[in-house]
Amino acid sequence: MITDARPLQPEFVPADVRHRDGEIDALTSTLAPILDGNHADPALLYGPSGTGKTCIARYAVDKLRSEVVNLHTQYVNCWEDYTRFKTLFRVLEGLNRSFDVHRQSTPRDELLDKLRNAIDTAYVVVLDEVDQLEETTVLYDLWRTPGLSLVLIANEEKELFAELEGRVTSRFKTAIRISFDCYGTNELIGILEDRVRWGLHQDAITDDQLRWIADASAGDARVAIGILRAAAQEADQRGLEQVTDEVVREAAPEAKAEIQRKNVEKLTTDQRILYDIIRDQGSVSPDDLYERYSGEVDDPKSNRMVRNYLKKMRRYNLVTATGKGRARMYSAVE
DNA sequence: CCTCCACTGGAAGATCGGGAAG
DNA sequence: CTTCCCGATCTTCCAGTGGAGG
Repeated sequence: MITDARPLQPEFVPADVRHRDGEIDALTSTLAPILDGNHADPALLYGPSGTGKTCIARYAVDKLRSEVVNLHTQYVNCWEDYTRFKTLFRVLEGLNRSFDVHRQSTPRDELLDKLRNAIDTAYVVVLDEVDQLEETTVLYDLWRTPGLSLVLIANEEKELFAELEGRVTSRFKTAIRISFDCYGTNELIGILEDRVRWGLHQDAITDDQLRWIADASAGDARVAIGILRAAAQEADQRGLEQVTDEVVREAAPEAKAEIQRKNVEKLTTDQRILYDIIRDQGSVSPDDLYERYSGEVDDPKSNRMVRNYLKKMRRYNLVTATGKGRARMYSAVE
């Protein structure tokens, strides 16, 4: 069934990206000054998830690297590296200079100094999920670093700039904005057909089944590819030659549950207990939640810390909050 | 309307753990 | 070994918000 698992992975970047010619051109021409050894304005890619922002950024940067001899590039996911320190560390890592920072206790701002000294050639840094950064001053720091070009990726342009400080916002006025819209059903089918051709046996899945997956994905290519992967894996496990309709229909919730499971695994013990209480109760008020939590744990964290945990769980889309003020209720996402 | 107060999240300082310097 | 310094985590304090209930 599966001949090559790589095209079914979320981070796979195809050699030839579909349905995004305009966006690729826009990003390529923004980065073009680097070809002549000049500084490129920052690019800001925004749009809903699964619309190819990350893919295009990687594709354009890879292409640039094949055309420029001395070019460093780095991809940083700000969801994972959400502090100033971690982001700077990753950026330094892209220059292979993190070895002289393997200690945590470097003097304040030494990372930025090291970075500015270490840049000797053009350096393109992609900051993905940049709206998840908790210390946005790092954007200002990177912006002011000579020789460094930024590609920023976010979901909502408005939300991003609402978070940023004034001085950062004004700096990014000149940024080239490239917006991404959801894929249509036929576009998604085209993307899935490619992945099938590269990763599965011929005739493993029918056109109708691909259409069903595309419809179930609501324009999100990541979801679509996830469902395809889950279906192929399940069919593989059952020793089937072809994917059946039943397998495809079961794969959709399975692909979503997979993401959920991975996120729950990232929670700490206290966070996990809170999550379990919310899930068991169905819907619970903040006061009631903290009451139950304190009763269940020997050494409960403060109420304020629990609110931080809840914020994190909302970011992971494990928990939703409804109602404002005293009407606030928390419930688990199914 | 108005007041009350449960809830939120920012700010500032304490504490923890780990690595480095003395 | 101790001491110092860092980031990360956590607590304490508090101002702002907006439903609930007069």
